[in-house]
Amino acid sequence: MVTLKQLAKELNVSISTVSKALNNSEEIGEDTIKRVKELAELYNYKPNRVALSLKQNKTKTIGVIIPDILNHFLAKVLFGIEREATLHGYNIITCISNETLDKEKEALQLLANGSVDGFILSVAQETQIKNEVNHFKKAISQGLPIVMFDRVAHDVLCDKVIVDDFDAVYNAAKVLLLEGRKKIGFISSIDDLSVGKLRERGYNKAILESNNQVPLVLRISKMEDSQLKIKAFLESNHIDGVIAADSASGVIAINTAISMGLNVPKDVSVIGFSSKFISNHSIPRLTSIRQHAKDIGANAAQLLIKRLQNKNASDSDVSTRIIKTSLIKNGSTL
Amino acid sequence: MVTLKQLAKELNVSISTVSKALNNSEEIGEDTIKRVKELAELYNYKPNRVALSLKQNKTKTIGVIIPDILNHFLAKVLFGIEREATLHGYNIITCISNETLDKEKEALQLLANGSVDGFILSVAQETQIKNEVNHFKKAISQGLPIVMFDRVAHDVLCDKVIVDDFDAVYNAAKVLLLEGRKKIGFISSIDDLSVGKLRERGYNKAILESNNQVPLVLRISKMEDSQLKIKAFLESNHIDGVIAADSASGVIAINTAISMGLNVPKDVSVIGFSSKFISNHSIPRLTSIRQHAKDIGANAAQLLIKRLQNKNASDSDVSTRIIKTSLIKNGSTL
DNA sequence: TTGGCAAGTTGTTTAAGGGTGACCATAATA
DNA sequence: TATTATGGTCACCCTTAAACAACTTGCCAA
Repeated sequence: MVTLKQLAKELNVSISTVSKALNNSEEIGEDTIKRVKELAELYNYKPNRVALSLKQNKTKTIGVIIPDILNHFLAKVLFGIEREATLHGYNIITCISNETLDKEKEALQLLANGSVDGFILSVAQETQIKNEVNHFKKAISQGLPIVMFDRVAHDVLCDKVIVDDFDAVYNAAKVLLLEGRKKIGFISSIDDLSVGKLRERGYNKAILESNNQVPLVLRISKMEDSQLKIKAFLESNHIDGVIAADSASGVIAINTAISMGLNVPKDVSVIGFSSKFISNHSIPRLTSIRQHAKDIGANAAQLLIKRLQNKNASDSDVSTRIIKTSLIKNGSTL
Repeated sequence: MVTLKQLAKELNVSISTVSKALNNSEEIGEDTIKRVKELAELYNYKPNRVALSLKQNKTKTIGVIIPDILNHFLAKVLFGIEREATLHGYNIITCISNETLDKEKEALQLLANGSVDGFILSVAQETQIKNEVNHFKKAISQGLPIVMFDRVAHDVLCDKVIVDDFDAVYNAAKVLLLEGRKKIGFISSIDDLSVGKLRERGYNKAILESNNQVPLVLRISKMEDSQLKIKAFLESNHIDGVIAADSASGVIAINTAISMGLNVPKDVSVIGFSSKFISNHSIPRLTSIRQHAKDIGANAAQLLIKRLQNKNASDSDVSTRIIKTSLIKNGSTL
C-alpha cells in the first residue's frame, strides 16, 4: 500500500501538502494538486482506513451480532443491514452469538475496544431466557449505541426495530376462523423467544375470542424430529387449521398433512411465518406472514447511522420502529 | 474508552510504563505492575484495536465476500469461517457481492485500504460468466492474500477450498443407475457457475457410461417458477430419477412428484445437494449430497490465517483443499 | 523609480490520535 | 566504581488540520 509519505518523497513536497492536495484544499496550488493527484492515481493511493479511524476516532464500521446465521429470517435481515450500511459507507463486522449469552457478551466486549462505532443485534435465546441485559447497558454507557431488532430486550433503552408479531398472528388466526376452521393449532419451535411469546399470545387471544375453541399448542425443541412431532399433533387433535410461528414448521405441516392423505387447504389450512424462498418448498405453497426482513435490517441500519452522525443526540431519546407484516395468500389457505 | 494516557496520569507514571506493565515487561517492578493492573481492571481497560492495527500494520480482520447470504450453503460456510476466525482472534468484515462483478470489485477495493489482512471469497456469478480475474490478482499483488472457496477462479494463483462436485454427482448418478432408473434427469439453477458445470459434467459422464440413456437436463433461471418448470420436466420426459444441482430443486422435485400422484421413491427417486435443514422440507426427506459447508468455511479460514501468520510464505506456493462430500441416504431414494 | 509594507498564495511544521519498544537515565546496591 | 533494577524518553505507524513560514504580488508614498 502506498502512503502519503511515499508520495511526498517522490514529489519532493511535504506529507501534508499531499494530504491537502488530495482533499482539494484551497491552500494548495492548482498545478500541485494536479501533480499530486496524478501520482496518487498512478499508484492507486487510498487513504489508510486504520489511520483515519485513529485520527477521527470513528471507524465507520458497525458491529452486527446475530444469534444464528442459518436462520433464513436473520440472514435476510443481515442482508438488509449490509446493503444499507454499504450505501452509507459503513462496513459491518459480523459476529454470531450462536444463541448463547457467553458469545454475545464476548462479541460485545471484543468489539467495544474501538473496532466499531455501534451495534446492531438481535438478542440471543439464552440471553432472553436468563433475561440478562447488563452487557448491553455497559456498551451503551461506553458510548456505543445499540439498535436491537426482532428479539429485543425491553429493559434496555435503545433504538429498536420490531415486527407486529401479536397482531400478525391474531389476524392470521382470524383468517382461519373466518374459513370456518374448528380446531386451529399453533406450532412453535421458538416459544422461549420474545417474538415467539408474542405470537403465541396473538393466537391465544383470537382463539379465546372465538366461541368454542381452546388453544392447541405444539412446542418443538430444536433437537426433536419436527416431522414426527407435527404428525402426532395433527393426528391426535384432528387439526384443521395450523399457524406456524417459525419458518420451517409451516412447510413441514403442509407436507405432513399431505403425506397423511389430507388435502391442503380443503382439510387443513396452514399459515406460517416464512419467506418467499421457503414457502416454495411445499405444494401448495405456504400462505405466509412476511416480515420484510430486509426492511427490518435497513431500518436498523438507518437508525444506528442516524445516531452515529448526530453527535448531540441524547441516549435516552430512543425510537422504536414497527415494521408491519403482510399476509401473502398462497395455496395452503382457502 | 480508557486510554493508557489516562491510566498513566492517574498513576503518575509514564504512558509506556503502563503499557509495559500490562504486557508483563521485565523492566517494570512487581508492585508497579500490580498497581497498574489493578487500575486497568477497575477501568476495564482494553487496548485500542485501531491504534494497535496501525502500529503493527495488521488488523486481525478478514474480509469475507459472499455472493449471496440467502443461499443456505453460503451462509453455512460463513458460519464456519466466523467460528474459525473467532477461535484465532480474528474478526470478519462481511460484504455481499449480490452475484455482481461491480460489487465484488468494489468490496475488494474498499477493503484493500488497510481494513483487512486478507480475503476469503466465493466468486460472483457475473464474474464467473465474464471470467474476470484482474481484481483478484490486483489484491494479491498488493499483499492481501485471498482464499477462494466453492466457486473458484482457476486462473488466479491462491489457496482454494473446493468440493468434489464432479465425483459427487457422478457417484450419485451411479446410485440411481444401480436402482435401475431408466430416465434420469438433471435439474440445475446454477448452470452458469463453475460448480454447476462440474456437477453437470459428472452427471453426463455417468449417463453416457450407462448403455442406453441420454442426458435430460433442465436449466432453471432464478426468475422462473421452478415448481412449474419442474413439473413440466418430470411429466414430458417420464422421469424416474432426479439429480438436483442446487439446494432447492431437490425438495421441490419431491413435492412436485407427490402432487402428481407419484410415489417417492418408488416411482421417482431424487438426490439433491442440500443441508439437513432443507432436506427436512419434504416427506420423504431428500437424499442429499452434503457439502460440509461449515468445514469448507473452517478450512478456508485456516488456510488464510496460516498464510497471514507465516510472513515468509511465497505467494506462488498455494494449496487447494478438497472437501469430500458425503451422500446421506434419506427416504427419497430406495 | 524604488523602498516598504500589507495582503495573498502556497507550502511546511507540528501536534494529535493510542500503543509499542528500542534506547536512555537515574538511583540504589554490590 | 560498576552493575542492576526500574522507569522515562522518543520515534514510529498514517493521516489530518491548526498554526506558522516563506515567497510573490500589488500598491502607495517618498
